[in-house]
Amino acid sequence: MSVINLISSCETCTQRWKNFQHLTKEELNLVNENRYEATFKPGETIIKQGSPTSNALFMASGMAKTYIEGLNGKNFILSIALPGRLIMGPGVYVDSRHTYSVAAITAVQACFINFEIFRQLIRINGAFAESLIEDISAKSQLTLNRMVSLSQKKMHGRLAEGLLYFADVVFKSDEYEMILSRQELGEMTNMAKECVVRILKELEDSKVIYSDSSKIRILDREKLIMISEKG
Amino acid sequence: MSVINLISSCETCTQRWKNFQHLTKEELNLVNENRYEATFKPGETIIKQGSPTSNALFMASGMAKTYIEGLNGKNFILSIALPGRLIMGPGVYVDSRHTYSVAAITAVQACFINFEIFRQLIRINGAFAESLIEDISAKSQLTLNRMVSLSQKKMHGRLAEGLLYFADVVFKSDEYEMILSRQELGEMTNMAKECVVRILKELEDSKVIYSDSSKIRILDREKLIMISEKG
DNA sequence: GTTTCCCGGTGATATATATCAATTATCAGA
DNA sequence: TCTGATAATTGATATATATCACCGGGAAAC
Repeated sequence: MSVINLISSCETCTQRWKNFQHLTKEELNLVNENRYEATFKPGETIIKQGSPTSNALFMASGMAKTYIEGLNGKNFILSIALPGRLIMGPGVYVDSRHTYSVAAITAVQACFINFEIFRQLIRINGAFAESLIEDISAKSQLTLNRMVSLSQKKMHGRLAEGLLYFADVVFKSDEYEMILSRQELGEMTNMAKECVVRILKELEDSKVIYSDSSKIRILDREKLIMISEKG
Repeated sequence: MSVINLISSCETCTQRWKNFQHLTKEELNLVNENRYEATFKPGETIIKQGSPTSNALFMASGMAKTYIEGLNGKNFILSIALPGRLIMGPGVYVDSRHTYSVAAITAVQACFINFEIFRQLIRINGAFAESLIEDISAKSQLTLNRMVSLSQKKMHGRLAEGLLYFADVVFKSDEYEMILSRQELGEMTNMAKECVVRILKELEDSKVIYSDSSKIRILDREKLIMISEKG
């Protein structure tokens, strides 16, 4: 992790969190003056679950995984963190601890913004506060959907859902590089890595996807969606 | 569902949401003037998933279940709604639809507060907005923990967790009336009703709990916690 | 009072999924 | 270029959990 400011200012940042649009020029300046940048190499931990929360995190470039370190050292991958999104667990407002860990998958350029500044802005700027509530609500909604999927769908459905998540949210393309290992894909869809391998193969055999271990291409999107929905 | 105002005002209400403490007298009055009461009989639907959100819900008395209607008509019980708590799903801020359904278990006296008023207060009162964020965050944190439990614990652990939830959160007592049917207990812990019956019996046989189908008494709390944590 | 339906309960069985053991592929250093 | 180390893959097996079929009881409906 090296610390050199590469981004000149929040004002000109192309990956800026869209909710910052509710801030006045002065308020945005306040954010800019209270941020620091850092870069991370693949595999490096950006945020450690349980550590005190002093900052809100944004990514300027790269990809990371957010995950909960659960029982018996088993991880549970929550999402792929992307540029332009706020990365801040609910723990900030509960016990001032990070609810989940974040680890870089590719090289990551990150911006940390002092949380006290953040909190201050929420108190003085109603529109900003509301936009934060919207952001949190959207995440919460996704988590609930996820919970229902995990408990009511079978493996095929969960894996299909995972593959569509990468296509629709992460890469916005039906062909992509699978940045997670089979093990991690299992941690995301709650299945053993062996099962991931097997079902991936089944999907390939039935011409729903093409896969060469690092690359995934969705061939029959209709069918993949059906598998995902039918469970 | 009958509509008669039984509670004289928010100001004197003993079951008032604690976050209302951040409101000024005038603001609280605004809330009071824009609420309406209703009572529900056991089994009645208070809120229907997917319907438009025009109100925030509070309960003055009684108990209800909040649940998501998932795939193939399978329900997923999220929590037991209790007096003094805000009952408002994230959908309010996402698509203006209720994310989950709420149904009365006992007789319920409820207060609906116009959501536009609520939204207005969030914009003008920073402390109130922050307290709402805290409330949402706490729920979000619980949901994440729940998701990890559901995916990493086995049936015994999940059921033990459920029993402790009733003891610690719902009734604040180690002896209580089980207000959910075995079927519903299964919808809460993600297991078939037959399995609920069997494991409940196992717990009774090993003297961890006493149970006579409608009553539950925790006999060995230490052990129950251990089962819950070990998975 | 009878009927109906849902709930609790039980045993047998089917199914989904995890685990184990072993083999091959891949890739970053030395 | 070799060489561990790690990941992908495979088949066989074990385990957790769901489903099915059935019974009896009680509460609500007729």
